[in-house]
Amino acid sequence: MIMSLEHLILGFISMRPATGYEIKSEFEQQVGALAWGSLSYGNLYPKLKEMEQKGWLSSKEEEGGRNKKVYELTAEGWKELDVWLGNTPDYPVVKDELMLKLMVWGISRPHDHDSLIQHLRSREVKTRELFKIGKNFQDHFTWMDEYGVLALELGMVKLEAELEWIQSAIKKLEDSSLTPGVDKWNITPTQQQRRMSALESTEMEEKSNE
Amino acid sequence: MIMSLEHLILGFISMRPATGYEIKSEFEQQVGALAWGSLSYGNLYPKLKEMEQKGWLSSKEEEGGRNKKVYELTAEGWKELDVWLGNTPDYPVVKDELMLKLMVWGISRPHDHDSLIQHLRSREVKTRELFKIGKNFQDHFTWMDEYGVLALELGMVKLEAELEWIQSAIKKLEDSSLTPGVDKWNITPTQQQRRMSALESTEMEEKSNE
DNA sequence: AGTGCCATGTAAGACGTTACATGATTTG
DNA sequence: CAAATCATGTAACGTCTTACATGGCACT
Repeated sequence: MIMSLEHLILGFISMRPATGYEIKSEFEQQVGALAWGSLSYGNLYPKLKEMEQKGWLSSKEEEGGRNKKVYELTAEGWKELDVWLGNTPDYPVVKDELMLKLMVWGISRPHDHDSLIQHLRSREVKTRELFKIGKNFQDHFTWMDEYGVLALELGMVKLEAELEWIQSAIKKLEDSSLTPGVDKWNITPTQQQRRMSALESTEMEEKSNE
Repeated sequence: MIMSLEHLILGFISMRPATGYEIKSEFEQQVGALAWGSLSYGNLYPKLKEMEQKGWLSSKEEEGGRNKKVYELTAEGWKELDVWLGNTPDYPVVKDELMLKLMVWGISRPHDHDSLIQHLRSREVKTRELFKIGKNFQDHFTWMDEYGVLALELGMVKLEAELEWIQSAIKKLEDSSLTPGVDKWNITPTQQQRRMSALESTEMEEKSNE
């Protein structure tokens, strides 16, 4: 019970009874965008069924042509939600490909500032979009209590910090005024040599194949 | 090729040839802490084997009792790394349980500020720890180039923003001076009622079971 | 001699995504 | 009436974690 697609579902439904489809679409646009990521039906629907069998959820088929299952929390569901809320939250997991790329950028593409600036600009677009949604949260959320506002504020200060960083990073790349790194044992030349000798060997082959 | 345990490995080894054990332990303490998360041997070792078969890595068994396999990039590996660096990075995925809990805290535990403050303090401890490591990066990293410094800076401004937010959030909770939320259709009473009626029904049962 | 770290690996199972299949309703 | 959206679901596949098994080396 470390992970919590289940708890995420309990939390969502605690706001209001909902169908699987609603959970996915609304969650992704709202909370998920800042604090989770995407859900997939192939994961969600079987999980809802499982939770119903476990007794955390009950469902009501709403007829009227479109077959639609509205889930609601049972007493067990509310209790489980409360227990989860009481447990110390896991430290967040961040998977940031841009940071990984930056870490090794200079080995493979030193001085290729143009591609890097492009990466930063594409990051900026999405971050700015999320920031805007957050700013106008009153238009996007019909309900959010004072604790939710707290969560939103955390998201916002991080996005803001990122936007400022992007600006300064692009400027540094354009001006070639990057903060120098450390290289205690002067390994950079060795890295370059490892790379060159590995690549040269196949260049030879390619030439001889002509 | 959406995900990138493979590319993470290529990136790590581009810094220096390494064993599976070294990749896991060093990566987690350094880059992984800010930008990825943890690796597991059950995932890592088979993947290294697979990448060797694919021709991206070569390995050298270093004898001397302790059996140890040092991996190095092949020409194909360097090329693949370069291609990956050129692709626009995916937008980061954040999984933040604390934010999820905040979003629904008030429904199940309104006015329980003490538990929430505890959650925030436990978050603060780890964040402050990461912040300290970052600040003294010259002690923890023997090598980091100017692009790596850029990545580290992004990590740091986010951690800093989070620390400030934690302070202000704790203060607001202690003073009960939280920013009010929105409730366009006044659904809060309905939420409370749904919860109460679900819980009451089992309380009855429990009493009748006595 | 024992503890902790270095080091590799496998097997089972949990978790998650993708692609497919199906069909109703709403909107332009 | 076509396209987008609402709505549920399954099967295959891929990924990742957990738990286990094994053993050497270093330090106290």
